[in-house]
Amino acid sequence: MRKQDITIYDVAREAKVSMATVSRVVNGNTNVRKDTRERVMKVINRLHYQPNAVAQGLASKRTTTVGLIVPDLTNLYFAELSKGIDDIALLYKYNIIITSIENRLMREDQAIQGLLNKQVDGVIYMSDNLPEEAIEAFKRTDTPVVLAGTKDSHSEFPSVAIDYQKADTEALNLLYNDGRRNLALVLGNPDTVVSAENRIPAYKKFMADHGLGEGHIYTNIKDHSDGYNLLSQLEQDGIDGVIVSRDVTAVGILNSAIDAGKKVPEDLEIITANATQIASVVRPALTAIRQPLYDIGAVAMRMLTKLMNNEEVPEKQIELSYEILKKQSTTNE
Amino acid sequence: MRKQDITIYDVAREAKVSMATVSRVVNGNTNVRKDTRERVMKVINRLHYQPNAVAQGLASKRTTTVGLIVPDLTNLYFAELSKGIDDIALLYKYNIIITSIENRLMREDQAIQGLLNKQVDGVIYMSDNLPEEAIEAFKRTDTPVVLAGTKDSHSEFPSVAIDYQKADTEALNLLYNDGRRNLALVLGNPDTVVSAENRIPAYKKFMADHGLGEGHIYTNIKDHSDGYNLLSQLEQDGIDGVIVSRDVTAVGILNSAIDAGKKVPEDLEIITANATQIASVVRPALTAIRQPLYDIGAVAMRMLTKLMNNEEVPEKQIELSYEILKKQSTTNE
DNA sequence: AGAATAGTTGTAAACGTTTGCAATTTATGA
DNA sequence: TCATAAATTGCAAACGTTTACAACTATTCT
Repeated sequence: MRKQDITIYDVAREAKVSMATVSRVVNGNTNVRKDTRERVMKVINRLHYQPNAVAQGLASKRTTTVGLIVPDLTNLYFAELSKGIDDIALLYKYNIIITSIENRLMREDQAIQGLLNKQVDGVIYMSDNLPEEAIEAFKRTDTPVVLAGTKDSHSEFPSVAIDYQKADTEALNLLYNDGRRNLALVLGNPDTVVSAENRIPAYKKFMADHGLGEGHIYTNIKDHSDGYNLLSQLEQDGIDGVIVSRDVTAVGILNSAIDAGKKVPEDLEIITANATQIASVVRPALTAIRQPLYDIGAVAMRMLTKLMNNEEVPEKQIELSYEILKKQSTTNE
Repeated sequence: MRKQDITIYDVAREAKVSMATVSRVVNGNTNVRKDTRERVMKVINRLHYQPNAVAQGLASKRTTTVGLIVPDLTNLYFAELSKGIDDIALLYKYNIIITSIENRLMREDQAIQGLLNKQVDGVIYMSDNLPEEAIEAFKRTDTPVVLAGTKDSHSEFPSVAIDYQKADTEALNLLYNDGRRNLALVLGNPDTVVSAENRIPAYKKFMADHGLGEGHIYTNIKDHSDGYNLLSQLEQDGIDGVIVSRDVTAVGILNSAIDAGKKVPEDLEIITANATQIASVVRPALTAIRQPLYDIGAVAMRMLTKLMNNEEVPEKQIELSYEILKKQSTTNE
């Protein structure tokens, strides 16, 4: 194995300085005389010396690595968040260890612990649900954590997200103004913070405020086929306008409606609460709450860099602005 | 900071053994007497000792970390590959450092070097193009590399993919049998190994074999809007059947056709060569070459685990079988 | 019982850096 | 020119493990 054949010692010897000086040159420490620096640099280049990040991590207790916890890599919602994170991470020279936590052989707290054992300098957590076990795991450590695209119940953790209640209310209002009165809410997991403490209360309040009765909340509708199969139930319940938490699910409902010979938006208006690429490529294109996913990821990562440097972070609960993107799945006045 | 307050020393002291013994217990070494093991385990649990993976990595020269090089996280093609990789990585207890290399501030070889400096035990490379600089970077090291969903020109690197030539030929044949004669090929980057050495030759051969003339190859058509805008050109060239390398691009063509009042498949048949979720949720659903993306990722990662353990790997160029999934964008006989 | 062997444990040297501190060199000021 | 301060360098101790190797203990065999 010649995995790491040349070390800081080799450079030191060749450049006739101590390893401490080489270390200073490598780390851009200013306390090195110009010609010494140049001599060392020359040797570094000649030998193609590259510092061993593991040894650096052990000695300095900083690994320049952050952990990303994500439910599902193939969900574009998380992929777009990740892209924002990744770009900022690159900018600040952090690497990313990604851990997905859905359908796992490993419990979530074990996954987190594994990340912490790798001595990541910080963690970004993206699941829309932060279970107690995860909270406990995080609390056992000093490693800073930022939530991206989600919130926790007690605002214990810094987070970057949007105002879900406001967004949902605005979306419901759009349907209402289109004359729809039988409004439904379609959710995946109803027990997440976003569902339980934001979307559901907003929906209930809206229905009550407008005298629309109890309404209908459908839960555990998680993917395209769940959405597809839900349509008959929606018909049965006389739903004419629906907010769907995930866009693939919304597309399932949409396709089901089309296949059943129904017209969207005439017979059913659909708004998705999480717009990814998919929402815009289907036809009719889905009206959506457009969360600035890339920005959420980028801002979260930027905040994390500050926390990792013990810099001051005045505002720890950041809400970015969203947009209601009117497309073809709602009436165009 | 109490990041890692208890070390193997603390456990050793409490359990009245040497750190070597604790290390053996932690690593499941069998050369420890049963009651000693239990005593140590008890202390480990009481103190919540967790080994520091960085120190382990330095001492053992194995980091149980693999690097993933991917062009774009938000491209479902790579996300689905990654999922297969991730699942097998979890099974074998590897963590994944993910590095995306498109539109970067960093050159590709620097990204690779960064991964190697972190002492990853292996690398999976997923871009459909392996530039010379990347090859050089890999050759400077002993770290094993496996290509997933792509191949290199000289088969220097182990790879897991499908037979692109055969798949494309079969797809072209499907169009031909549907009576289409003005067949086109729509590509992103034409200079990748997959394009230049597989898809284009297969296309040219097919056209020649069937006396269909030169044909039309459209290049640098990379996303939905590129596809959308390409339609007029396709019309102008009288194309009636097209193979599209990426499915979002295919959807762009499809949507453009629909918006222009054309009928798919009647006026234009479309086959995508890379089916992700998107190909199946649009309407009409796209006929596709379905690559077993998850499996490609999983097999690639499994092969990598063997290489990392210096196990025998008899077959280093693996081709998995694909499937032509007939949907609504080609004629249903 | 004693020798040979197998099983268990400890000692200490790596692994490749960073970094506080001391030592040395150079610059500054009177 | 010499004392003093500032800048530069080196020394050596961390960082928290793993792992030869040696040393010791328990077991087996004759």
